[in-house]
Amino acid sequence: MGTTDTSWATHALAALRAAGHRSGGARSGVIELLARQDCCVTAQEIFDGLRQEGRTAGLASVYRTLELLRELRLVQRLDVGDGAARYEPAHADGDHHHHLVCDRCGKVEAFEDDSLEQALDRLADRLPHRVAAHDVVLRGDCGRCTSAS
Amino acid sequence: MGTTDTSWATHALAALRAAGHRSGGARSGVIELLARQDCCVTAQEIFDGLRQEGRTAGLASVYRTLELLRELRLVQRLDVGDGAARYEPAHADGDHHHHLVCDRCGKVEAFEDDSLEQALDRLADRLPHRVAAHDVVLRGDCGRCTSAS
DNA sequence: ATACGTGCAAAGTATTTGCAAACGG
DNA sequence: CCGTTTGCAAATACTTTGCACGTAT
Repeated sequence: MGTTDTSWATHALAALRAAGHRSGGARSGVIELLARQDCCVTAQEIFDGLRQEGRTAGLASVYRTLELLRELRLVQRLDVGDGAARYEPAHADGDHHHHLVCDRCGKVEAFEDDSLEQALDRLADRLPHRVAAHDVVLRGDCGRCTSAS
Repeated sequence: MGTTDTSWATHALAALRAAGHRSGGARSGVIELLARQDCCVTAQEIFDGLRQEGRTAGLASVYRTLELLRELRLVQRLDVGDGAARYEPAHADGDHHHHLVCDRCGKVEAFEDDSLEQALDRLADRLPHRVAAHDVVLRGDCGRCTSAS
C-alpha cells in the first residue's frame, strides 16, 4: 500500500505551498477529508462530509479546491455516468486503482490489476501521445445485485 | 472492419422495431447520423449535424433517442470530462475501440488494442461481477500538441 | 383511429463565476 | 498590510420533463 492517508494530505499541502498557494479552512478541510477516502467522492459528498464534522466550507470553495488540486495533478477526476464528477487522491507512487460501476444500484467499487496496468503501459509506449493518466471503468452488475436478481 | 456503417443503422432500426418502438424523423435522423460517425459525438453535435443537412430534430428528441438507444445497448455513452456526454454506435461483434483525450486541445481520438482487450477479458472472469461493458480513457498530449509545444 | 413520437419551452441539476468581506503570511 | 481565499448568490451549461400537436402503423 505504500503511502498512508496522512502522507497524501501532507504532500498535497506542501505541493500547494510550493506552487505559491495559501491554505485556508476550506482547502485544508477538503484535503484532509479527501485523504481519508479510499475511493472516489463527489463534490457534494465532500461538502456534506465537512458539514457533518462541523467544519463547513462553501460548495463553491469545494469545487475551486478540487479544480486546483486537479491542475496540480494531486487528485484524479473521474466520471461514472451519473450526473456528478468524482474525485480521489492521486498517489504519486504506482499505487493505483480503477473502478467497477454497478448498472443496477450505481455502487462504485475499486479494483487493482497488475496485468491491466502492464498492458496499459506497453500500449502507451506504442502511441504517438504523451500519456499522462488513464482511467478504466468496468460496468455491470455487482455481486450483491446479481444474487438478488 | 467487419460491420459497415449502414449495417449498424439497419440493425439499430430493426432492434427498435423489435422492442416495439416506431421510428419517426428524429429517431431515424439520429441513427443515420450516428451510423456515419467513427468516433463519439455529443448530443449537440448530432443536433448541429442534422441541422446542417436540412434534417432537423429537436434537441430534446436527440437526447430522448440517445437514451432509448442506450437502454437497448445500441449505443455506448462515454464521458471524457468536458461537460458533455458523448455517444457512439455499439457494435455487437468484437469491433471495439477506446479513447485518447488530449489534455491541451481536448481532441478525442480512438484506438484499438488487442492485448488490452485480452487483459480486460481475463480480469472480468476473475471478478465477482457480471461485467457487461468497459471504457478505457487515456489522457495526455496528442502528437500535434506535443510537437507544437 | 389511436397510441406513440416530436418540438418547444420550462424545470432541474451540476458546476462556474462575480464580488465583497475575512484571513493568512 | 496586501493579495489570496472564501462564501454567497447569480449565472451558465447540460440534460430532462410537461404538454399540445403531428404522425406512423
